[in-house]
Amino acid sequence: MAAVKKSVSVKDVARLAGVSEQTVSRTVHDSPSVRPETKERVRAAMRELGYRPNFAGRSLRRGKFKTVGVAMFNITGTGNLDRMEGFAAAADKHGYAITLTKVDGHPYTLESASSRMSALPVDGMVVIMNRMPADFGTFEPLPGMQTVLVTMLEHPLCSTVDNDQFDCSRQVVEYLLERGHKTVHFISCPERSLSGMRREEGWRETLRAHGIEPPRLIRGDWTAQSGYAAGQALADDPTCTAIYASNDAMAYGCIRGLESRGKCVPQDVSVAGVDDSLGDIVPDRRLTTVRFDNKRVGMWAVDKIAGADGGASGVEHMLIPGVLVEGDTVRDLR
Amino acid sequence: MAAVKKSVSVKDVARLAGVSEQTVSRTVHDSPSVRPETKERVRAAMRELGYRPNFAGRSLRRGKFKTVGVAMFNITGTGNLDRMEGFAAAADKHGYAITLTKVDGHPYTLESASSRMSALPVDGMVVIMNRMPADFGTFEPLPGMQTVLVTMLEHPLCSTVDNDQFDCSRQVVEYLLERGHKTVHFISCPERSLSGMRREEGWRETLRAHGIEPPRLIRGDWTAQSGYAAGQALADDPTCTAIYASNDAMAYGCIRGLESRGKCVPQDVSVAGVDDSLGDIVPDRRLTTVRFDNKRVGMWAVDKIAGADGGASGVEHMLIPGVLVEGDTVRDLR
DNA sequence: TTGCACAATGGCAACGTTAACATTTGGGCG
DNA sequence: CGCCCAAATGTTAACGTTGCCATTGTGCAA
Repeated sequence: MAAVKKSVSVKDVARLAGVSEQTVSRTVHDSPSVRPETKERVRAAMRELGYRPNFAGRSLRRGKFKTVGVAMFNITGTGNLDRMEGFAAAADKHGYAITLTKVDGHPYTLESASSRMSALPVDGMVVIMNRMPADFGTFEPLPGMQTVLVTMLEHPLCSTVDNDQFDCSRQVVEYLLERGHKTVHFISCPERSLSGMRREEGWRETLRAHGIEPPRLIRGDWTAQSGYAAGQALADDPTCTAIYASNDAMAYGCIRGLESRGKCVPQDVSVAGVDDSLGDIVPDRRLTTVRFDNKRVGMWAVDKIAGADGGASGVEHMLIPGVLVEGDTVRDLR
Repeated sequence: MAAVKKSVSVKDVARLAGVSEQTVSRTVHDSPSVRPETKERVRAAMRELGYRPNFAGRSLRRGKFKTVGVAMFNITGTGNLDRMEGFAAAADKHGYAITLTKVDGHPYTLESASSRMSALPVDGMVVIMNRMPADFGTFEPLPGMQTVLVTMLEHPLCSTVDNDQFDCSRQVVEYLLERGHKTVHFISCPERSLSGMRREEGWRETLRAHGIEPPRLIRGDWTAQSGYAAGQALADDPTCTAIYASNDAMAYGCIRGLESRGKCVPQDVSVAGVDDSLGDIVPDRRLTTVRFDNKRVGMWAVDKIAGADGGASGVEHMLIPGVLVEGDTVRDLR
């Protein structure tokens, strides 16, 4: 039984149902101009033969793929999972699929992502930028291929979307200042990180906006170890009552570093982070941090492409603010 | 300038280069039977017109999409990022693309994943199973669609691949026994988790194989909080010198729980976990754990589909063992 | 009875690519 | 000089689908 057929096409179904190919097509699309009984006959034939529409034929005919490509230079990045959840959710909503591609970052250019995508069955593409591509200023998207960049930087020809990496710092700093802290120390990150630099600017400018000269920052490397060292270094600074770390791992490391020097959090020093990435890993603390909605970032990007669906919509830039999550690592001095 | 053309096809390129469509096609595929100077002329025409091959036409002609579909019930799962890295790497190697789909798990069946995929341009599919699908026993893959399941269970019709969730427990338990511990206490996980149950079996059976009756286990819920509680509960048990937690978050929670009761790790009690998921988050500890190679799991799955490439290869089952990573949370009693 | 509108269905062509086969050209060799 | 081979290029058809237009059938008003 069931010899492995090549593949079942409308023609086969049409023959079996005793109708024309066109009627089969109409049945597939549930056109109202097919008699219900005919439809049922066709459906029966489809079931019997195990017919499923061929994507290639359809796309060829329609000139659309109903697919959005996602290009990543680095798949294993913080937040990518949530972003993908967003891509998938939005794609689903529009009846689109997601095609994932890893682009090797040598060179790290938008052009390389774009040309990689150009050979794939996609109607538009999303590029997740972690660093600054060499050709950011000069890049032009492929004609007819709507391109969305996930970055805080604005681009003249591509829509962009990202978490608001400046505003998260503003939120944290103001939260600490409101609670009576005279200044906020900062644990930064490697200088090549775009988002990290923006967080740093947010910290600095918010302090200045409140008439406070930012203290010297400590440069970390995203790891808890570097936060630990920073915590130990700051433990002896009597002016330091509040520390803001540019990610949660460093914040947690900092807490442990302070504790190793006999300081208590939050009694002696308050600590806050960004990213809400500790999840269920740390048992005895609820870190005060900022939660980003990466899923929403992902959805926005795909919505932009799948939602337009032909009606070419203009270039937009979207920054999605995070939400400050109150934990138990900040003391109210008022 | 540059009016938005419909799209550039071989025909346009052929006309401009003054050759036949076939010669263009041959040039695209770098066939040796085209004179170099002709090739150059064609390439110039392609550049001038901005030609890029149409995926739909190509797939239609070839009957292949060069794409592997990945179906996930739950995108935000531990290890998914590394697995995707593996999917992407293997796909790249074979010149394939990856199409990602979220399947809503109501009902949680392989059939729903399969029918979702059937409408997409894919040659084969990978399903990431977290739980037991209702139709696991009865499921048959779509004809012509090679299907690989990411699970430890074996399936008669689909190849399967996963981390070896039994062996990781064996490794940890034997590591602890070798170091002089008389028994190993266990912090388990919710009973619905397939992999968690297998880890539990590994713990139990390895102890029995060494003639040790397993002590009563403590059921956790994957979170550090539950590990914390377990640690506190075990702190007063004098027979407890070694604890194995079925993930790292619980292991770390357990350490903190023990410490909260005045016990030191590893001086008083040794603790080990599985997953190597703490990464850079915990500053002052290097947990003894088992590192899985999820990237390799992902690569194996896609290799299986893209590697066969027509020559239908048989059903295989692959378990990839993890590697025990020595940290500083286990004491050698010898 | 004829004419007409409308519902249901069929025929044909085209989307872009490429495998298979056909044709042309040039060169070497008897 | 004619023959044959190989290299280079061209022609045709087909992959599966669906938009457009044509055809058939049915009921109803004139």
